[in-house]
Amino acid sequence: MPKVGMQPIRRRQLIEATLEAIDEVGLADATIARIARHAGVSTGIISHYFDGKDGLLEATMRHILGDLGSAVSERRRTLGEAPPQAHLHAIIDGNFDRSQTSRSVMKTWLAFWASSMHHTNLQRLQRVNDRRLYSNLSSQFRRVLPKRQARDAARGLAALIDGLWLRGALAQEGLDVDRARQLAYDYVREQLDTPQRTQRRTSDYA
Amino acid sequence: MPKVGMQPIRRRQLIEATLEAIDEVGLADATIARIARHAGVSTGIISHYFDGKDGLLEATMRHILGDLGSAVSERRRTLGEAPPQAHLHAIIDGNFDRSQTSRSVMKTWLAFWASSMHHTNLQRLQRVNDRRLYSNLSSQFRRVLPKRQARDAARGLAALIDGLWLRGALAQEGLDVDRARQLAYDYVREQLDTPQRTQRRTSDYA
DNA sequence: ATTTTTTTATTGAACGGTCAATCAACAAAA
DNA sequence: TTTTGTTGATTGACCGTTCAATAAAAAAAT
Repeated sequence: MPKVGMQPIRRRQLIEATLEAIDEVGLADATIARIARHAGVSTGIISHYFDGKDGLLEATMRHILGDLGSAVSERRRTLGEAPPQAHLHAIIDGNFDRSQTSRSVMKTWLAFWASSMHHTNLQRLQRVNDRRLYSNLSSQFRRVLPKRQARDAARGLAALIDGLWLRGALAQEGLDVDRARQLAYDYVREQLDTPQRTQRRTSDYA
Repeated sequence: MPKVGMQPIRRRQLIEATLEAIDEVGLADATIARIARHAGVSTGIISHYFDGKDGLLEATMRHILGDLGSAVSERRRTLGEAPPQAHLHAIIDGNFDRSQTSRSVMKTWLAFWASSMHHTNLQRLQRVNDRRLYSNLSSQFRRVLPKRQARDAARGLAALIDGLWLRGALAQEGLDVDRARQLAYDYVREQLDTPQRTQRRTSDYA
């Protein structure tokens, strides 16, 4: 069996197995024994290729983040100077790409979010991602909106995307991708169409 | 030390200690030894009052859900026939109540969300809550919007609330409650102001 | 009022079980 | 023969639960 050049194969295999295990029993019960079984290998392999369980989990998160990055940039690649709306739609579509909306990936995302509160490695990865989403959105809105309004629109849209995604992950019936994208598109349109409002500061109307 | 009528005191104590432990090290490392230490009692007490760790965790989630329910209904109690906007703002404010926006509670919510994917007890509690939020929002929007539009507005606002809340939990700088509420208010206003649009179905514009 | 009994509250050591990591041994290709 | 890949039993650490023992208050009996 043992050939040369197994490393990339095994790594992909084990990351996939990790997603399956988390989908099956959750991160808390995704033991290395279970993950190894999913991949059809022995437990020792994990330490061999990932320096232990933590390394595998971090690699799994990096893998998902990589897919997300690709999904977004592929869609934006050909857009060039297209209007902000086109870029914003592409970012939305990328975030609701098939690679991000499978049950196992959504469950894993959720688990990593919770973990990232206490593991600085995961926290770093997650924050880079959050900021990238916000800054991408923000710079597109900025092309047609004044600074403060662009900032708020970006914050709102980022929250809306994550929220739709989160509620889809938790819902019994799963995430309805088309409907979610539509709601996000609507938000974009309203932000772009709404006439410049008078500046508001954090107010206290109840 | 032992007096009569300790049960409610200890239960509150242990739930509070659970929140502190989760805030400190996360759900995964919130051992009963650590929780007991936070509460200043021995480990045995937990099984005595909660029938084991799972019981304590479920009680903790129920406690947070109870606070959320109170926060919302207190704000709506006096509103009666007030316009939908007032009710919607009250629901928003309730969801961003102080009891729901402390660091320990936000971390705990996040941990429970992830857990609820695999523990049917927590899943049930979480779904009841999700549906309540959606149906409260939906019935208010329904007072002034046609069915489909009301449904979409409710879905969007629910997602926006959860998303703002989620991003606040994950962000380094924490949740800016005033700003979050403002963004949610804006969404409400846009949904209520926007002239009745032509009906759209799930479309495929890219 | 005093003693005895019962009830309620609490402790923490001991137990059984699980898990991640290690590493000596093995196998097949180079 | 060397390198690369793989195994899986062993090990040490840790965790939740249990339960016999203890202590103090409350209730009952004297």
